[in-house]
Amino acid sequence: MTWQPSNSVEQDRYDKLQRLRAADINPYPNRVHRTHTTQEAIAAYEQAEAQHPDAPADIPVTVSGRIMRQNLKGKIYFGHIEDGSGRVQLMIRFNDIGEAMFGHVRQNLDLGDFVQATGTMMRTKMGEVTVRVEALVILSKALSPLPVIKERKLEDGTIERYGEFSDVEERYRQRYTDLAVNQHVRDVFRIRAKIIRTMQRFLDDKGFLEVETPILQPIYGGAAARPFVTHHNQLHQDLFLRISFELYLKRLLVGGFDGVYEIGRDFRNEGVSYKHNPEFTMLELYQAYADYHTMMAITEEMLAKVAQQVSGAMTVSFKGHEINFGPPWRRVTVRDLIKQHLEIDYNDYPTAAALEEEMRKSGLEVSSGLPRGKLIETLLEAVEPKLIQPTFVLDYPIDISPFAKKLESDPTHVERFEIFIGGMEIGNAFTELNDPLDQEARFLEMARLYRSGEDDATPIDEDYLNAMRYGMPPCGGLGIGVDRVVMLMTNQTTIREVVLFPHLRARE
RNA sequence: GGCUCCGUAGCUCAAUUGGCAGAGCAGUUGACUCUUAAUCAAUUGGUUGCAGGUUCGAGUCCUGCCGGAGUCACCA
Repeated sequence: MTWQPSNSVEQDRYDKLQRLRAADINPYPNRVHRTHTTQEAIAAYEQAEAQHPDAPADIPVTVSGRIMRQNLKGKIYFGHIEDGSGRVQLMIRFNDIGEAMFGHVRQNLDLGDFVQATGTMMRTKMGEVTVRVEALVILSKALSPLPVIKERKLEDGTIERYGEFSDVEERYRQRYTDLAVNQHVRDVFRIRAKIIRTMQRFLDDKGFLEVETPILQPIYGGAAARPFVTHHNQLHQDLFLRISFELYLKRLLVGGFDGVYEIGRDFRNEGVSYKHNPEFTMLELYQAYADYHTMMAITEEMLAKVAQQVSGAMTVSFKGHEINFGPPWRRVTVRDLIKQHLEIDYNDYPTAAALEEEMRKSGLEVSSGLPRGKLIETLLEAVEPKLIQPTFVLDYPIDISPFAKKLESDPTHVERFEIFIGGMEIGNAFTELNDPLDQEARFLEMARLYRSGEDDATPIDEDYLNAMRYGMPPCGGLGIGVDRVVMLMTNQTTIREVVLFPHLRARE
């Protein structure tokens, strides 16, 4: 089925396309001959103007971009084109380009078309640096209309926008349209790239090696989540999309790398929310000869650096809060935190049943029969929204932390912390368990505790145990949810605003 | 998955108690050779998310479905 215009606007544009073709103008030529970006053209003129204010030198330019505003005024046309660097105004006069070409400008140009303009830089009477066009080439004809958004610069420099493209569903389904007309959306993704690059540089400078590990895994593990399943046809093998990188990255420490990290996609087959997308970007790093204290130091230093890069300061505003990333961050144990906020000392309730009863008494809704570690996690989740400033929450119950080493002072707890900022969990880290026999026992205990119910136990990764038996150095490991960091740094309240193509249900 | 709210022109939104589906922008035609939310005049454009129902009459009320948002649940 070939495309048909679906409304009169598209029909008009299609007619224009045909008229251009009839006039022997290719609306989609192969070559572009740009000499300046729009901002380079403006800068070049301003420089010439600075040198000779009365008679600036001629600056011949060829610029290219998408028409974002146009205004035909009799025999003179003004329009703005936009490229990746910004916008510049074009002025096209009948006398400058002749009747035939002006006819096309008049009749066949639309908002959204890409054009190439050759001319000389000038400043209009209204004071705007502008390309006075001598030749115009159409680079790409747009058949569908972009949403029309008009902008006016107010005296204080802020930009007032008239018209919007704000339908959330359409913005996500047609992100290209969203990006094309919403500069502030593009800015979020520029910052996102900067955040990731800052993390990579930071870790590279610390001597970490960036690696890539399998996304398709025969056995999934390293986190608590349901996986997506797929199938390799030739091998007749079911494969899982990874839910974490953990077990592969630690194999690399066995292999002799002292420090590795990976930034990539995890997939979890669970509900979506303002902070959950089925696929999301994770940073995981592992460092030999280190522990969770080392991981806290790295986290503080790295995110402070990211904040600095993004905002030029240690503080970032998020949902009306000023969040200060300057180290050192608050450190508090899980137990103390829960005591402070909920007035429950879980050490007073040594069994799951006793703790569950006490939680009910305090008015918390708890599903019955949960293991004690899960109950403590539920208590922590009740406090989570109150943790706005960066906080390390330390020392978790062992039964929800199968990959972390026990505290030397308390074998029921492990050297683990989670990072909370802006009321969200941002990351998770441990002093990594490197005792292969303890690890095997933990796997078996997990399998026993979570055998029942639909959350079938994670399969035991025998090869991972095999690797550990060859000797794994003492190490610290850290995972950080990159999307959530981007939310914090760009003051976005939903993960969908920091993921270019968030998952949406298929439309009919 | 539960509950609440939302879906009207390409975009942003109106539409009284159930009573002729409208506006601005964009588009089209005309005027205008320094405009910039250009302006002025005229004008096109609708399966009101989909399918049923109630009614003389449904954008509006009812049922189901589709999609989205919020919230709760789920997320060892």
